Amino acid sequence: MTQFTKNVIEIIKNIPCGKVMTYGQIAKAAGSPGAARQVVRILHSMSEKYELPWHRVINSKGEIGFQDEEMFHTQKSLLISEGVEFSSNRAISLLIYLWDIEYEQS
DNA sequence: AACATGACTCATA
DNA sequence: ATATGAGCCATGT
Repeated sequence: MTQFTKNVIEIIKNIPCGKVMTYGQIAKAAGSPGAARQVVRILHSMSEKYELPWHRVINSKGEIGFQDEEMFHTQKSLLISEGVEFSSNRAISLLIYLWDIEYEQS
């Protein structure tokens, strides 16, 4: 397990309930700016094994990245149940993903 | 045109 | 089978 992967997993695990983070923010916070694709890959392949709150990770536009409708609905339901508001069908309210500001200071 | 972002996809270890 | 790094490519700024 590389340090980057550990960081990514750690970061995702620490996203508080009701907040979300983007791929790019996670990659940057994990020490590899621009490695958003690796974050995607980690999420895609290891979220179950490491019990990651995958639903709290979104793309840089503040939207759910899934193309698959069923997964999309699953994620949306999970977020709503955590109190995350949506400003449109796919997009998450900007109020919620301010979390990176707190994170970058620590 | 140049750059950023990808729930990709493949080849390796 | 699992984890990692990297490349291709579409889309949007």
